[in-house]
Formats: sequence, structure tokens, C-alpha cells
Amino acid sequence: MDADIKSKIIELSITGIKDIWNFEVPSGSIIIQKTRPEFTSDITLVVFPLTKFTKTSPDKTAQQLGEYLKNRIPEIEGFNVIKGFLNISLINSFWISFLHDMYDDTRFGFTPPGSSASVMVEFSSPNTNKPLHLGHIRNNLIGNSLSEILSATGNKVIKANLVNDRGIHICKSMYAWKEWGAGETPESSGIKGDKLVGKYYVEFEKRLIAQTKEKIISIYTQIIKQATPINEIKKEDIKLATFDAIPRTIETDYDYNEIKDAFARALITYNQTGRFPSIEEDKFIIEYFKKYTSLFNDAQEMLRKWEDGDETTIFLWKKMNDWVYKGFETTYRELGISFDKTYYESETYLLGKEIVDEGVRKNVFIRKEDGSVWCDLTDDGLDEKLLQRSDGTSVYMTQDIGTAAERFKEFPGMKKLIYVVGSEQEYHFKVLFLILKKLGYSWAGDCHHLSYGMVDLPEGKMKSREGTVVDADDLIEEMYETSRQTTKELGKLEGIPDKEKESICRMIGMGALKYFILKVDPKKRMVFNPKESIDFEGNTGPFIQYTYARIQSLLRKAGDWRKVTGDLPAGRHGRRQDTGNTLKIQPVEKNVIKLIFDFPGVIRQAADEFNPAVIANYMYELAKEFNHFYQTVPVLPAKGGSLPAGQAGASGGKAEDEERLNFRLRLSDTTGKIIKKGMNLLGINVPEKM
RNA sequence: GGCCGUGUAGCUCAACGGAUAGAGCAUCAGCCUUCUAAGCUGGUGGUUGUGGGUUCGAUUCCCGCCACGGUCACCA
Repeated sequence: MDADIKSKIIELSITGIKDIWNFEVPSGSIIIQKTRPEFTSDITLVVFPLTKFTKTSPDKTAQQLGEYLKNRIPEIEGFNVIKGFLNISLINSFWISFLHDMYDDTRFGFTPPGSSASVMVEFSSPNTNKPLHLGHIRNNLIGNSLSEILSATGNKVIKANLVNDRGIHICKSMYAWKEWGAGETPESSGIKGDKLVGKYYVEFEKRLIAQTKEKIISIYTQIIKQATPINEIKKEDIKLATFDAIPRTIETDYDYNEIKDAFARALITYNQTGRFPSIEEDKFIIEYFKKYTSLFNDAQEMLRKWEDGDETTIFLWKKMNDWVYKGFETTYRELGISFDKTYYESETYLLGKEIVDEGVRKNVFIRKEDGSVWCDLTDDGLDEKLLQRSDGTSVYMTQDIGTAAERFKEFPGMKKLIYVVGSEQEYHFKVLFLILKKLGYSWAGDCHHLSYGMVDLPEGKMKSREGTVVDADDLIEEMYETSRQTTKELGKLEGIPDKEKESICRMIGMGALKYFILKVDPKKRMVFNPKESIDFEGNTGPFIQYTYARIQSLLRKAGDWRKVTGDLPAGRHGRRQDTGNTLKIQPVEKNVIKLIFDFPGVIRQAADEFNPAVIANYMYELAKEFNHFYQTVPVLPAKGGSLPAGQAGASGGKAEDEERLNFRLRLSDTTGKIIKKGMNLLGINVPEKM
């Protein structure tokens, strides 16, 4: 296939410049791009950068280079020069034979994956104390789509999930359930497992806050008693007279100052209004004093028991995590997400300890007097990083070092380890990769943090405390419902069995959601407005799905029509050797072919940039361009039976009509196939009808 | 405060350093006795946060400023 016309032009341009102007230019200085739609040609060569070699005007350079290329590349039909842009037109048959050749190339744009593991994509990575929300959806969709894209470019991809199943958060849920749950289970309550565990987490936090407030008030009271008279308290006076009355469990300087200010604010508020600030007014105090409550200690105690392997605690932990996994499974299934490998932090959290010890021996890390281990990154412009607490327990970073090493051991040929994790952890990964490098791992440079921006609401961040978190299941169900409604309103899918109808509606609703999220560049923050439902028109998933369904309908009809007439040339599955040499392609047709031509490059770009949005935006372009074609020229013959004429009124002979029909069907079929493949790269399915 | 990121139409998003900055939504006007109107055609809407610089050319690269966000834990 001669799809490499671009590199041919680049190569010959270089030799051309050498031949004509006797100058050897670096290949990077030849800039080729698509001709903008307002000009009638196919490929544009920007000559401005060349003029410093050719020492002539842009126009003249373009003119001469154009001649040179035209004389040597048979596919070039002609060219024109506008303001230093060399616009090159390719001959008709180039496009036709391109379409012809790639029609049978079922792998067009795809490279078959190798047999050995080459790339691991870690994504999703949920905590087990709460259900999934919109942020997780973005993470999952990006991770899944990226995996698809990387497989399409020849990688064997391992999709990995690292479940955070241990820690204080799940203990909070466990404690709350044990204390106030009265034996409630997903079965007894009908509540989805992850939701139920989340409910108890919220319950715990609620009570914790209440208890913290009590605690604070008792401290306040103490302060008030000591610091008389209250109405004379000024911010500057707080520190000695009042603050010292607080139990001196506060140790760090940083917090000490912060909390002093917070107390000052609280007391002044009390002084002025007769009450202490609520949590909304001064979150800091509450956050800080949580750890001095009995509830917090109880949860902490539970964590200790868990770490000691206490049987009843482990039993409860397993039970509640299992509820959560069942719940997650449902959500994953709806999202079409699966993993090749699931890691659990309860199994990995101790990894990395030996590596830390080794690092100390190799003087990569420092052990301080209190026993804590640090990595000094100040030479790299970063801070010191803790790797092991003074009590010998490890922190998150330690675990990440351990799991990374473990994974490269497990999959020796691995070329890349990609972490799909939110941008708030950029610093963490920067440090992690740097430490891995310092430890001397050869693969340290193969780790990559795919950092994505968070999903914001119009008012800003989602906040669980304010109840603005968009629940994943709720959102999915809403999408389905909107889809059902829209389908009904439009009178679509009538006469189709309910079961099939439902499955199509879901496909569309899910397509709308996925496309909405994936069309945005991962690294950018995006805004989701829960009050306005996601559109089904315009630049949306359903629009592209619709285009696909339309094409399938067209092809079905074409099959029928062929059966009736019986004498049409091979359409879908055959081929005509002479196709493409007499037919004059029209602009609406060529625009679609040109986009098809771009498909392999688009996949490559998406893979290089780790960016599914590249695919999404291309899909929209293609669907749009196809619809334009579809609406402008007829594909199938009119009901009377004669074949469709080319240009209105300019009907050619019968052979040409047949050729045109064949060509347009092939163009439609190819577009449909590419839409399907491309949408699958986004994890979106396309319906045969809608 | 240090570091990182973002800023494009009323809103949501595009634009390998290239031509007059593009789409969709919203809004206005048209198109179903030819293949699915979840579609198509056209109108309205911009000093690309701001001020400099680099060059044939800057939304894109560099610097200053402004705004917003993230991050700087013996949290994960």
C-alpha cells in the first residue's frame, strides 16, 4: 500500500533541495501537513523554513520544489503556491486505490500485539471504604482506553489494579459497622456492598466529628476558665495564657502555629457570638482534634489488631471487603472494565522494606538517630523524604518502591510501567522515580506517571462532606435513563424486542458518558455539571454511534438491493480490478477518504501521547465528515431502480454508475469499520441500529 | 511562601511554531413523497488572562504579572 506518500514527499524534497540549491537540509525542516479545507489540494508543504537554505523567496522556492516533486512523483497531479505554502494535489486514482487496497486490510492501523508482556498499566486503584465516584470513572476510562490503544500499537498490555484494602479507612467502616450496624448486610438491607460499607464510613466520620466537637468544647471550657476575662482575649494573647492549657499532645511546630491561630479565631468568634465556630467555619480545629477522641483511638486499635493478625478483626475485614468487591464488580461490569492482574495492598504493604535496608547500606538513604529512614533529595531540588517511620513501620513510598521492583521481576521483558493516577500525586511519583533511579534500577526510567486532572463541578471540587460527590452507579443509571427516554421521544427502536432495546439504550448511554470524559485531554481538569445531563447530540458518543448504525442500515439495504437486481458488481466483499481509474471522486468523498488515510497516524499519536482524546476527536471528525457525505450525495439507487447519478444531472454510463455505487458502498463500509475499531479503542461499543 | 499545573466564544472542549484560532451546546433561520432528522446547511458570538521577548510567522516557545487549582505529613 502506498500510504507512505508523505514520507516520499519528504525524502524527495530533501534531495530536491540538494539538487536545486545544493544544500543539505535536516529532515525535520520539511513540514508536511494537511491542506486546510478552504484550499483545494491535499497535502501542504510549508516552505518558509526552507528559504534560509534556498536563499530565494518563499514563492519561488515553493514553485521550484513543486516542479521538482511533480516530475518525480507520479501520484502528484499538480500543485499551487499560495503565500509560501506549497499545496499539492494527488491524483484521483491514488485515493481510489488507497481505499481499494485497505479495504481488505483488516488490521489497517493496528499492529498485532507481541506475545511477551511489555507494558503494565496500573489504574483504578480504589479504596475499599467507599463506592466509586466520577473521579474513579475518569481514571478507569483513561486506563482502560490507554490499554486498548497500547495493544493496538503492538504491545502486550497487562492491566493492573492495586486495591487499597487495608488501613485506617476500612477500619473506620469496620468499627462503625460493629458498633452500630446491628448485623446489617447487603442481603438484609438490599444495599449494594460498597455502598453499605461506605455508609458506615460516613457514619463513623459523622460520629467522630460530633465527638471531636465535644472534645474541643471541653478544651475550650478549660481555656475559658483559665483565661479570664474572656472578653479581653486578643489573638496575640492566646498563646501563653490559653493555649498552654491544651494537652501537650501537639508536637509539630507547623501544626502548633496553625492551631494557635485556629484557636484564636475560635475564641474570638466565641467572644463575639457566644458560640464556637462550626466545622464549616473552621475545619482545621476539627481535623486536628479528631485524633484525640476515643473513636479515633478505637479505629486505630482495630488497625493494630489487624496488623497483629487478630482473628475476629481479620474475619470482619474479609467480610466487609468482600461486600465491597461484589459492589465494585457490578460497577466495573457496567463500565466494561476488567483487569489482568489485581494486587491487594494487604499483600504488598510490607514490600520494599529490604530494599530500604539495602539502600541504607549503600548509603542511598540515611538512618537518623530515632531510627527513621530518609532519602535526601535536596540536591535534586526536592525535600527529604521519609521511607520508614521511627517505629520501623513503612510508609506508602516504601510500598511503591517494593511493588515496582516486584513487578519488573515478575515480568522481566517489561518495557514500561504506567501509573494512571490523579495529578495530586505528581510529587509522590516524581520522588518515587527519582529514588528508584538512585537505587540503581535499570528500569527506573521506564516508569511513567500518567497524571490526569480531576473532574470538577461548576462550583469546584467534589466534596464528600458537602454531599456533592457524583456516585458512579447513580451517574451510570442516569445515563441509561436519559438514553431510554431520548430513544422513546425520538421514536427509535420501535418494534424491536425489549431486551435488545434495553441493551442498545445502555450502549448509547454508556457511549455518551465515556465519550464525554475521554474526549478531554487527560492531563487537563474537566468540568462536569450534574444539573445538565450529558448531551446526545453534536460532538458526543451517540452521534458517532448513530453514524455507525446509519452505515450498517445502508449496507443492509445495499445487500437487499443487490439481491433484487442481481447484476451489480461485487460490493461488500468482492473487488473490481479496474475500480478507481475512471471514477472522478467528489470533494465530499475525498474528505472522508483523507480522514480514513489518517487513522493509523491517529492511533500512533494517541499511543505516543498516552492520550485517548486524540482518538475521540478523530472519531468525531470522521463521523461528521461522513454525515456530510451521506447527506450530500446518494449512495443507493432511487426506488425506481436506476443507479445513483454522480453529480446531480450528470449521469454517466451504466458501468460508471455501477462503479460509483460500489465505490460509495465501500467508502461507507470502511468508515463504519474504522468507527467501530476506533470506538473500541475508547472502550465504547457501537450498535447495528439505533 | 516554594514547586507544579491550568487560563481560548455565554457554557463544554479542539488547534505536530504555520494560512482568516475551529467544533459542539445554547440562540436565530432553513432542510424529511431518496439510503435512520441522535442528521445536514447557514447566521450570531474571540484583543486566545495580562505585559514584554524570541522570528518570516506565537494560542503554542521564553520572562514578568494576575486569577484559579494541586502539592509541599512519621496520611494514603
